[in-house]
Amino acid sequence: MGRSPCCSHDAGVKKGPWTEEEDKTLVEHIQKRGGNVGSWRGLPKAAGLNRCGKSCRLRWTNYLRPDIKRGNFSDEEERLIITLHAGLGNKWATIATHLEGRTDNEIKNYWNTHIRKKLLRMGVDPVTHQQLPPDQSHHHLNATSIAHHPGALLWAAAAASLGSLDTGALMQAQLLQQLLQAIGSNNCTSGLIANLAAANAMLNSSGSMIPNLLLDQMNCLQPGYLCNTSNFAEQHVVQQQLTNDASPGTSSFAAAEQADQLCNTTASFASHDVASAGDWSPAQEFAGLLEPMMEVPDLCSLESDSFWKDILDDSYLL
DNA sequence: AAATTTTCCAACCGCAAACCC
DNA sequence: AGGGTTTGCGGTTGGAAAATT
Repeated sequence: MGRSPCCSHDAGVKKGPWTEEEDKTLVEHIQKRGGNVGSWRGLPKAAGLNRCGKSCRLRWTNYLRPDIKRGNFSDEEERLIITLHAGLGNKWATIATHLEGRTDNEIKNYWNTHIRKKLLRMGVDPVTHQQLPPDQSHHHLNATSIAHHPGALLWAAAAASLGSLDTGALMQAQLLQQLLQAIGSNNCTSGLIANLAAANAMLNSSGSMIPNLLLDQMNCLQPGYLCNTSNFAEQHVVQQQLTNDASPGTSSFAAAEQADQLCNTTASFASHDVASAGDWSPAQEFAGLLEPMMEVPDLCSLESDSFWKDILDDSYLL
């Protein structure tokens, strides 16, 4: 495998940022050929550019191509990147094929500057998508930190579950998030029960496992309704994109195990740090919260997701 | 307002796969 | 088959812009 002659060794070849004039020259040259570049190596000379072919190719594919989408990444794109990264790793080019108009370079940059930092802030390893050990995590998942930063648990669970692209596990994370809010406050978010029901319906329909602790609590609150998928399905459409996208053969066992561990953390938190403080019973609190159905978002999202952001903001104020 | 630090992203570099002869 | 060339990819960097002190 011979090494490619590095154009950077070419004397006098310009490097660095492209000027408008150079861009124009390159675009016109390629358009004149109907978008058919031919040889990148020979292009600079043919187009009259004092650049190496490699630089021209990069400029075209990452910036000048007419089908490139500009602007901020949407929540949907962000979610898709995380999902794909969990399954593919740093295969930026492959990930880019799933996001129309986005280049591998742009996605890589966005990952490194935004998503990676968000995951780290939440105590999630951006490489493995697993919860970081407490000594490496900015948010230790103990009772105290969970009480102050409930989003950390949601993130940890969501990221862990993304590792196997399991929708059910994602819903588990959302369940845990809502349970935490209920446990952590006597003034819980309205519609909790409806959301628990929705999540449970989703879990039942996807055939995913649900931690026994949660199931017991939910059934004790509203037996009959909570396990009735059709009640929820009549009123809501649940997106199953991740399930559809999941690569065949991936197991949900690891993710379920992670969620169960987190669930145990929740249970421990409830029994030691809150329940012991008084006679308050989570179950009684849930029962008092029966509200009309509210729409539950399809899947866990990032901080920019207004639904979860609002809920988390509320919880911080409590 | 100026200096310093941090963030962001376009572009570069080198490796390796793919291609060509 | 094998060696040279081209292309594609992923990691990294440099510097402009923004934020902070």
